[in-house]
Amino acid sequence: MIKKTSLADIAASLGVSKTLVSLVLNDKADRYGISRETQTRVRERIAELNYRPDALARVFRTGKTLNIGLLVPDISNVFCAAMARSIEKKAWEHAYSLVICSTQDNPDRENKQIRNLLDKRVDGLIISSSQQNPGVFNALSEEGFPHVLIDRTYKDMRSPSVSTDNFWGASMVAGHFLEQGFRHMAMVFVAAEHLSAINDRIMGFTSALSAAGVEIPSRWKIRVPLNDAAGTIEAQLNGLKQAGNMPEAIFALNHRLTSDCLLSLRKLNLDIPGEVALAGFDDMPWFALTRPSVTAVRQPLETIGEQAFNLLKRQMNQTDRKGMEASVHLPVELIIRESSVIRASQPAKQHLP
Amino acid sequence: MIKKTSLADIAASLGVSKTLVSLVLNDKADRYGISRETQTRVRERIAELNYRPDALARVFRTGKTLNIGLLVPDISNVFCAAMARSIEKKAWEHAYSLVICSTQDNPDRENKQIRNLLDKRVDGLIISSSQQNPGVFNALSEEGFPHVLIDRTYKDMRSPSVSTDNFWGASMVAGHFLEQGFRHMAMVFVAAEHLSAINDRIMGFTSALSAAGVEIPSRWKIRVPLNDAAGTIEAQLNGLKQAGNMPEAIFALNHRLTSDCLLSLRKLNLDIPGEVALAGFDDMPWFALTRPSVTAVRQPLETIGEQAFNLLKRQMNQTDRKGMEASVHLPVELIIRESSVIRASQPAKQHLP
DNA sequence: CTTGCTGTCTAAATTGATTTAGGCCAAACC
DNA sequence: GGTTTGGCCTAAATCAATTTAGACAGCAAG
Repeated sequence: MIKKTSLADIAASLGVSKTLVSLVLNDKADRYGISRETQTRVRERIAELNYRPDALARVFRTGKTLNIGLLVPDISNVFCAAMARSIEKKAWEHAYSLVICSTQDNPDRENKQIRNLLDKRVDGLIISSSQQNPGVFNALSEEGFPHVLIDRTYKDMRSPSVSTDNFWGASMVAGHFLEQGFRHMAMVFVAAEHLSAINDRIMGFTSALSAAGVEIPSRWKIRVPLNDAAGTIEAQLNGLKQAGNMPEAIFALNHRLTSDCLLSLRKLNLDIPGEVALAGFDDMPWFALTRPSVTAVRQPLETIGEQAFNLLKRQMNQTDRKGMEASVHLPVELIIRESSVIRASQPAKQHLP
Repeated sequence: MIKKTSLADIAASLGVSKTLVSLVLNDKADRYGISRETQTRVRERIAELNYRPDALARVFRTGKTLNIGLLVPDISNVFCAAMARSIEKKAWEHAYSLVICSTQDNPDRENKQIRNLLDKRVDGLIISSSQQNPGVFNALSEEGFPHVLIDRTYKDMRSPSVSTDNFWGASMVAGHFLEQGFRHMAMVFVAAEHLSAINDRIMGFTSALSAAGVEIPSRWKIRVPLNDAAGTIEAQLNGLKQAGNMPEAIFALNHRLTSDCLLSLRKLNLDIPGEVALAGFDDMPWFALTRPSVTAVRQPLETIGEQAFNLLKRQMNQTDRKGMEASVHLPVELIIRESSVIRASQPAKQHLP
């Protein structure tokens, strides 16, 4: 590897001090009264020797790496990838680079990765967490370390966060189902109710139904493990079908579950929405391409990323790190498509007594 | 921010030298004959003070950041995200972190990002490039800087790369179309023939057809701009339909184009595969969920990532950096689904003379 | 002639770990 | 008694920048 030219090389080749070159480099030359002529000489030599300052040495002095860390459950998940993209875009605009880690919804790994990123001295963290509790984040707050939580937040937490209105989104689905005349509804969710996003959706859906006098029996609360959602869903739905216990409508609490439900219902030869209606949380571009196209709650992924970066930037700029607690809560949108709509003329079927 | 404990603090608190602590820390104590007892004292104090070495200072000495850079056209693209995930997985296993940049298929930006990452002293680069030519990469090779190209490669290039058999994949589509009795075929591709992946697919498809005596007239070579693929496709297909010039089958050269085609054909009320068959390159999980489900060439995304990391690791371990040129070429698979299959009993329609 | 000021520029400390080259002491050997 | 050897440990250089505190020259004013 070719030895890079250093600031010392420039200084030596001009017979001036490193200080002087550094001052010119950082646009402080005028303030320190370096003559214009000398400045020009330095700049010319810099260009000539194709000098690029060593970012690392600079970090070592200044303490700023211009790196930020992003922790998400799984970067290959479209949902995470979309947020990552918008964060990365804003980051790049502000000269930051993004170090991305997938936690695989493993709190242990998440903690290790946080420690690793702190050791590597990222300037801030954006985290979609899988923790059971916000202990780590309160510790970060305590230290005044810049960080923002996205998508998933915690109750007794002082960290800034960006979340969407999961409760309202799920309520809208409930409202829509009710409007379609459904009274027998199921809910499919992953076994991770400690995560605010999941819990809020469950609450939003059930409480909106309750308000209309509709309760979900426990056999229609389909709780699936993280590792084999598809299999469990298929087994459960099959069981219900065999027992003649199918609900009129199913609400799947994230986009993967929605796909899994779609596939399972097909395998069971159930007409959607004729026999069972379907709606999901998280809209995916291709929900418009399936047959039937799928109703879903759309979250403003791009905005989440942008806002998260903004909140983080504010903290990173702040020299006094305390008292930055501000959070953003974003609205969601219900995209109604074929999978949940029964013709107005055709009343909702009553599958069950 | 709380001042971290440093190696000097440990040393001072024990009345030993920094050297000694460093030796213990790096498991070189035995080699340097540090007494077991002292080692234990040091280790205890380290645990006690909750000391974590500053990765940055370490980098400054050793030159290794344990960061690697990944450049992809767009991290929110499922295709890129899947590769990123598998690279990140392997990287984490080997204690590396991944800095991800989206180039937006902009060679200029790509160059800037490469320079930025080099300045930040990543230990290696994995790149899905958008360059017109391999100049930058040959320069990296020259310097012996560890790097691997993925997905897109260049002819006269000495850099290691991981690619898939685009030519063969496209040939298989051609073969499948021919088998189905189609003779009038169209091809939809983005205006970026300088990229090996695109070009190989074009060549694979056309040459396999040529071999069977089928040529694609220019009106069916649908070349779309990167920025408005969907609009262009719709306009072109509409034009063909109006003119009564529809092909029997369409081959879309990447997964986005495939989706766009699917949507456009629907809008034009054309039956797939009855009136027009469709197949694409890059298989997406949800191609199984659409109606009709979509035939596509599947690339081993996970393997690409793994192999890329392996090739990179080999280079990073090597102290003598020359002569590492090795490339990997991976097989692809044609997943045949409804969109391209016409019942054996029902001969392919002849739309055109 | 001294003092003060201005305009230019620099020496040296700093950042936190790693590594080279060697120091010091006690025991063993000739 | 002097030299070697081995065991245990350390001083100081190094990485490449930034920053603090101040040097030095030349000129003007007192």
